[in-house]
Amino acid sequence: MMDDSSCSEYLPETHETLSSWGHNLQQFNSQDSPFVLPLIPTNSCYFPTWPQEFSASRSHSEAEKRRRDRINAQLSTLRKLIPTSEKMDKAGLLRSVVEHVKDLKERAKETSTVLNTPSDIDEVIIEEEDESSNNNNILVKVSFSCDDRPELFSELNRGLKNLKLTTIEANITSLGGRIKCIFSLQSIKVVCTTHSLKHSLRVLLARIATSPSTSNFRIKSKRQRFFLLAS
Amino acid sequence: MMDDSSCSEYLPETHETLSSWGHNLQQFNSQDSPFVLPLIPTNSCYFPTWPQEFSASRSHSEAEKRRRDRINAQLSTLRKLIPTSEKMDKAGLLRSVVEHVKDLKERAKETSTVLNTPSDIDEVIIEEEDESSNNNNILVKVSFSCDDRPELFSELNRGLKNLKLTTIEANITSLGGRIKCIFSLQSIKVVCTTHSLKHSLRVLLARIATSPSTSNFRIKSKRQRFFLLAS
DNA sequence: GAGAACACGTGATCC
DNA sequence: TGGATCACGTGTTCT
Repeated sequence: MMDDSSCSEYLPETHETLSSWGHNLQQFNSQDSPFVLPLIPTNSCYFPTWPQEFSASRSHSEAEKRRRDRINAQLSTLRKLIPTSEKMDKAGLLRSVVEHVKDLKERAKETSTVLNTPSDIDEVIIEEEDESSNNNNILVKVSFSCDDRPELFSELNRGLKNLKLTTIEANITSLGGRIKCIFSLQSIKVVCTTHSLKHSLRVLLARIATSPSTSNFRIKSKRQRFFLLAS
Repeated sequence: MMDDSSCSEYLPETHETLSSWGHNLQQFNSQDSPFVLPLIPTNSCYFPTWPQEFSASRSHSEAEKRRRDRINAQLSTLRKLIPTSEKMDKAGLLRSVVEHVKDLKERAKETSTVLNTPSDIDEVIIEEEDESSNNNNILVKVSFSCDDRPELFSELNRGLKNLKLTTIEANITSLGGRIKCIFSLQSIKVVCTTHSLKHSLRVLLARIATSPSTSNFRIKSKRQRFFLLAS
């Protein structure tokens, strides 16, 4: 990587390169005051160790320049993402970035509380509904979020069928590569206990949520969605 | 603001303050190499101009420190907003901020296209519907977004009543301090022409959108929402 | 020691 | 002009 930092190449080829090698060197240039000889600071570079020191210093400053460039590159893409931040300084730009992230997070949260928006984390919520009112049936309400894929729905139906469950009501929302299903499911009590039913459902849904897609379907947004809407 | 940069106060009180005044000065400290006298660079500070130069340099470095601190403060609040960015360097943190802003914007856009979500910019869209099928009536569909406030709805009703408009269908969504109304409105042709009706509607809605709240209602989020969902 | 990351003071530039 | 902002090279620290 730093193959051009060898001792034989420590001399700058052009004035431009030289002038970019530090104002401290320029500051002591004898042209500025011919009667004042530059003194070498104790732990700085004098002749016998110049090449090494010089190339070390050069690689240091070059690495630092690369680091600055990486940071500034991200800052300029951020500037493109935030309207009205054209002529802001760095601190101002970052301040409005903070505002926007907060704002967008809050709006995502508001939207998800009002509407049936898929959450960013896989979740399975199972609650049984007024068991006392009906002696023969178990009625459970299931809320289920995971990554969406084409086979998911048929797998879900097959699994529910295997568990001898009847779908009373279903509300399915697919948004941004995520899916959220809210089911009202019914089971005959003699088939299984409420406890075992819940357990079977949980296993089924966990398997469906974590199993990879068997089709060559590519999820729309591969970016990791790790904003927890609840936070 | 810089009242402590006067010439009479250019001497540091403590070693801590001194040590923060630049490594160049320390580097030429006679303790380091007693036989090498520090030479003064041409345009640097020597005695007659020391106080001025010294305080100028000091205010410069202090201003620069304040600037760095402002930037770093924003960076650390950003770090709190982005999970899993605890141990990232600055460039990495900014890269994931870019990712998140892109992601959140895309999700806001997805949500708004699927659902009747209020847009961030005030907008009035009026289109007439199949005028030919009904000779006596003008049927217009109105989409309208603006800041929400308690009096808005009654103002809207009063305005529509004044225009002799009948509401056939209405879909109102209020979310995050913004409101979006979709109306299907009907008018008798003899009352006015389609053109003048559209004009009157546009004036009415523009007035309602821009008029300040007469109640002491405070909008929930005072942050300016200038993300254009369409972009 | 080599490399990466940070804070610092400084010259340049723009109002 | 002085105040603010930026890029730069450097000292320091951690791994």
